[in-house]
Amino acid sequence: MVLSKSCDYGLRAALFLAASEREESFVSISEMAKALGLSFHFLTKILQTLTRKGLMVSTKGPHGGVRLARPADSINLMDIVIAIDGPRLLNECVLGLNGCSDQHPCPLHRQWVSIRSGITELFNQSTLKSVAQRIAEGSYRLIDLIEEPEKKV
Amino acid sequence: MVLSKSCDYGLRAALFLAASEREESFVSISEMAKALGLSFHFLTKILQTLTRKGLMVSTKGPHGGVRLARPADSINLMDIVIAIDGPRLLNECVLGLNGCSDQHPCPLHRQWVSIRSGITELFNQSTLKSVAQRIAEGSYRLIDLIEEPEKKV
DNA sequence: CTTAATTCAGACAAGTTTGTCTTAAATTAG
DNA sequence: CTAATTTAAGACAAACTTGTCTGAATTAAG
Repeated sequence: MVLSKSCDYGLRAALFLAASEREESFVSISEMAKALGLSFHFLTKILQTLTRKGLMVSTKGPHGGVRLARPADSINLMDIVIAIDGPRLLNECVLGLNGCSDQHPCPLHRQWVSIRSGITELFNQSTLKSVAQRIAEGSYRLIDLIEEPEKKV
Repeated sequence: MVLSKSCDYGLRAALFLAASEREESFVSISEMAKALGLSFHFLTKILQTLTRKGLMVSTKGPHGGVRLARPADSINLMDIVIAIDGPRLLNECVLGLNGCSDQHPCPLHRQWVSIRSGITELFNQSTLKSVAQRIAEGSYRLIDLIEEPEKKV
């Protein structure tokens, strides 16, 4: 798992907001949870983190909810990932060695740095807007096909 | 975390064996655990998995231990990864959507498939021997620099 | 045969992530 | 002001991963 589940959910919610074409108004978390097939309470907790980190703005009461704090083309996926999972992804060793670096590399360090920079580039270059546009085109989805993931027998 | 800790440890142990230049003889798990700075009991459990999966051979009693079941150039990292973490890595969606595929892609699917194939290619093309050789050259390491990883304050 | 060394098996504990629930606080509408 | 709606906060539980321990089984050596 490259991203935690919390991070997956946070990204899906952020993309849902960006794709909702209602950037001005607040969308309730329960509506989002329903649309995305996620636990309301769990999503609430995750979005609280994003609100605390300044990526979203929330308001309580009727017609309350959350919205993106900035235009969707000024937030990229890496912002969300770092807010939820921290900078782990940026410098983690593929063999889990702490202190792995150019100076003290593990035997896979060079190759892994290359792959990792591909990942960070993807998250850095993808804005919520650019990704949401693909969703709006209708050919991409944000919700699970199957409710319960198949477990091993 | 791309690989579980168990998988990290299993890979390190397998590479340790491949780099030990004692392919014929058995190496005790306690010796390996000591050398790699890992918990003996935990490593034992992981290596039992690799033994059950046919990647290692073990023998009990004095001078017992484990060794690679096949020559180090016929085992690649992917063999170890799949034995321990399962095929998760091969088809997992970056947004955690189950059923994500070319037919039902998430909005990052195309880019992620490309990155993922880079990862699988790395693990497929890296044999224990090829990686162990780099270790034997002395410029790469398999053990943690710092014992206790720093926790967030 | 006895003893020591070692893996095997599985119970158990600790830690982390994921998910649920309840109550409080804030906001809006009447 | 009151009631309804919604997020905020945090306790708690469930599930999974990681780590520890004990005893059994096997092997080698004397």
